[in-house]
Amino acid sequence: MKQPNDEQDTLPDTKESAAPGSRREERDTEYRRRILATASDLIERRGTECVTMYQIAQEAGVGQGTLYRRYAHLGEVCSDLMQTTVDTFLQSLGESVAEADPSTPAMRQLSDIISLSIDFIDQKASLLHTIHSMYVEKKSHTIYQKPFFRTMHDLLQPLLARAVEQGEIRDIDIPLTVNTLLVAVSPNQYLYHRDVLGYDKKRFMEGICRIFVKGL
Amino acid sequence: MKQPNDEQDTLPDTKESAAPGSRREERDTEYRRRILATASDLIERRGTECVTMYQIAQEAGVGQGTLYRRYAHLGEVCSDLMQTTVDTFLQSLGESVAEADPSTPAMRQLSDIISLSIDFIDQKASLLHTIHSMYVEKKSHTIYQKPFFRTMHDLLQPLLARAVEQGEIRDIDIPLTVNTLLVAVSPNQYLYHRDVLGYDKKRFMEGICRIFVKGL
DNA sequence: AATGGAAACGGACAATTGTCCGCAACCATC
DNA sequence: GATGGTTGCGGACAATTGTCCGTTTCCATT
Repeated sequence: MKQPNDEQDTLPDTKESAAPGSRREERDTEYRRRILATASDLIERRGTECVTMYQIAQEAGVGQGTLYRRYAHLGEVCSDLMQTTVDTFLQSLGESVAEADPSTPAMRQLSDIISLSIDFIDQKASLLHTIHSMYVEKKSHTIYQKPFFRTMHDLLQPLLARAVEQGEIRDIDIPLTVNTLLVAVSPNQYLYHRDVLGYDKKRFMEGICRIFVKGL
Repeated sequence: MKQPNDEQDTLPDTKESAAPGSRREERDTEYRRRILATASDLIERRGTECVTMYQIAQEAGVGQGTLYRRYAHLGEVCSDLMQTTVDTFLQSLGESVAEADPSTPAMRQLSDIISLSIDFIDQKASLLHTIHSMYVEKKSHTIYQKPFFRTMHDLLQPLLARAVEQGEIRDIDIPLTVNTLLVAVSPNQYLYHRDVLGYDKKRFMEGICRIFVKGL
């Protein structure tokens, strides 16, 4: 299935080990192959949602500890499954940026990237959703049905509608814009910028307003 | 702790039951009170992260089934705990919109709402984060460290930087804008619009570009 | 107040996750 | 090819989640 002397492994050595050039590494590769094959198989049979780490370990015939040492959770397994696909996509994106005529406006390139990304997401929707969910959520869309979200939505929607009516802005997709604003100022987003990137309230606020107020 | 004859319960009857005017309802109220009190206590003692549904049921002295029938997960418990606070906030938001001079530009009001929301999130950061996490994520910031995200980030950042340099846009907060764009076109966001709201690729794409390309 | 059916309780259980550690395989050195 | 230290395996385990169902409580009717 793969030349043993392949010096360049397809898989990007998630983190540790991978010592010299043989035996231990062979087993490692074999295990990883088996895990991914099993995962792929299970996903195909049972559907993306119903696969568990336990199942994969069982069917792949490896201990759970072994599985967990390689992949912290299902999302990482899926990530690895998509590795090639994602890499290819990212590379083609990178190339399309690099190769572009330097005189092409950057914003034009931006919209190309957005377009390509959405195409990609659209095609690989199911798996990507699982990956993203594993890293990011548990019960996908539920948040949108929650009172807080709904109320905020109902508050913002008419506001934007009025802004359009009165000619302050135009050509916007109101629901989409509202939803985008809501994820943009979600607690996670704010806390990431505040606690990890060191933003203060003012800077965050201004950046958001630049996009959603001044921009529109 | 609360007058038994309070006809207007603070808690908004999450969903079912609540029949006529007594007994069954009393117990219901009492249980809910006990659950929330316990949850509040546990959170204060152990910190938001380490509280489990099991613990709450145990300490509140109710069966797990009972707890789960009222609250599907921790996020809902926290939501209910925040209910009053959130309601107050939402109401004040609503009022500030309603009371505003009708001649106030809608976009001006929008920026006010954004500002107030960020203040609110900043104050209640910890609990809100938990609530949001429960509905939405598992391991908070991890996604930002993942290769796919990083690569996309590294691709977009220089692009926007160039757009600024070349005078296509200005006054934007580049990292924040990149991150906002990335959550805006995340698989979840796309799938919600596509599968729940019935958007097609084109409409989604155009809405996003209106915000992040034409807008900027 | 006895009775019957509906609604809700509680806790046992099955399913998962994630961790821990005794044991075995492996590589380097002699 | 024996020896010893290191690395990694496997699967038992503790902790949780979420569900299911026999039992209890409650209300309405008689």
